Amino acid sequence: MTPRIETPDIYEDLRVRLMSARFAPGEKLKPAELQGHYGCSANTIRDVLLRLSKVGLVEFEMQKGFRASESSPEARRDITLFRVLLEREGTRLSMQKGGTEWEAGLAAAHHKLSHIETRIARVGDPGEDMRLWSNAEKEFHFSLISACGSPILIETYSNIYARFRQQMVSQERDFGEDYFRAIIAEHKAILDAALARDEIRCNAAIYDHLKRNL
Amino acid sequence: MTPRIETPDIYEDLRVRLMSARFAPGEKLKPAELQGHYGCSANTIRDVLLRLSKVGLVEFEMQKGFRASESSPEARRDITLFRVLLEREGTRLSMQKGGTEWEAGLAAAHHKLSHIETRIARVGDPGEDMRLWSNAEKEFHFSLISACGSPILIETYSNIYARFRQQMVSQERDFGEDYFRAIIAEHKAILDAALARDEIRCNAAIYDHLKRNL
DNA sequence: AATCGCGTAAATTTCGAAATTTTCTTGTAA
DNA sequence: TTACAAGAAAATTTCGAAATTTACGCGATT
Repeated sequence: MTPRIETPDIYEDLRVRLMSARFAPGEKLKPAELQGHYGCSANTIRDVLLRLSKVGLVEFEMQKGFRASESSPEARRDITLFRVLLEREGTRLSMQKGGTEWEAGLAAAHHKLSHIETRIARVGDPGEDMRLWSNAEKEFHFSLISACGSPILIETYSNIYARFRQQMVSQERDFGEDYFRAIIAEHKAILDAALARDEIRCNAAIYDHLKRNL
Repeated sequence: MTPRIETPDIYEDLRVRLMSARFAPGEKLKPAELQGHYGCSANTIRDVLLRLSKVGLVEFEMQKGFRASESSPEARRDITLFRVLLEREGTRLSMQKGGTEWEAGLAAAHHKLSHIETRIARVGDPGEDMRLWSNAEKEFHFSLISACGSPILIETYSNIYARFRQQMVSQERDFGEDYFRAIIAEHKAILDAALARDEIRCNAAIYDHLKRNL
């Protein structure tokens, strides 16, 4: 028998698998099947899937069960534009309210991110640094909006960021040298505009960073 | 025994009770207690509450159970500002993309709303028209953003609108003659600005309509 | 009086099976 | 061949109870 797994771990494992597109878009998620992988009952899986549907990583319909979120050009566009809206507003508010701690946190997050990115750009291939980069990228974007003072905006952004990742990882793209070189410049542009508290420039930088997904 | 109630009805009943603030903010929602009112098992209630937590009407914490959403001046302010953000963006996009059908639907929704509001304002008391007004108000605001072309924005707005209602109904306010006279003017201002496709004016009108909740 | 620890009560989560609903398959008629 | 219907299989939901975790009250100690 599988060595008893804690429920939070099941949630975490399924979340990661969903965000890594290890389930095909629209694929049915049957508690009775997933039950086998983890040593628990189908109801526990159902419970976890209901919670994941709150984030938007899975879709739930009464009497129809669960599915991995659908993917389409329209869906990706929708998610991207919504993310731009939230990230702009969150950053705008942070620039307005954020103090030195916000600036320091943002600079630190960017420094870490930039360090990883230059290393990847040198080699030309993310390789095993992919997970490190993933975390650092997330930290940077959350730092941006962290001083906005709106718990609801942050929570909603958190959900949309997860769905964004889920949609984009399935999109094969060449994570080559050029890709990361471009990303580096874009993150730098966002950082500079944010620290300069230049709303117009910041809005443009955020859009430029995400427009490749439209 | 209570005459067998369908699960969707339980969901709907709890949703309405939550939005009518029939549970105190932060009040614990115990499946084992609620089970009595409806003729079902505690697990069914748990299921429904998990789904309601997706909308944001109830808060869920692992091993701690469910609570009706907390209420505070900060929470109300947060929700209101977020609603302003979404309603502005949704309306902006609708003004950009919406055609004649959008205009017609919006005009119709406002006509119905305005009819009910003038009747209430004449009497000075909502009375039993309150439910009618509630529905019409909701229809009007959803009409505004209906042509935005973003399913995610509409769904998120739907959630935040429900939470907004939940927060505000508990705020005793005098729904007197003056209140409805003001509301009538505000809705008219939003309608006019939207039909004129005047973004600046529309943003201002939406803010003016909701600023009393800040 | 305040704090800590222990034991009891209460609440939450998990389970496996039964009941219900949906989906699929197969057969029949137009 | 298509459409429809009936039956079987599969999936989802619901249930009541057991297991686990958390919350509470009470007494002892500092």
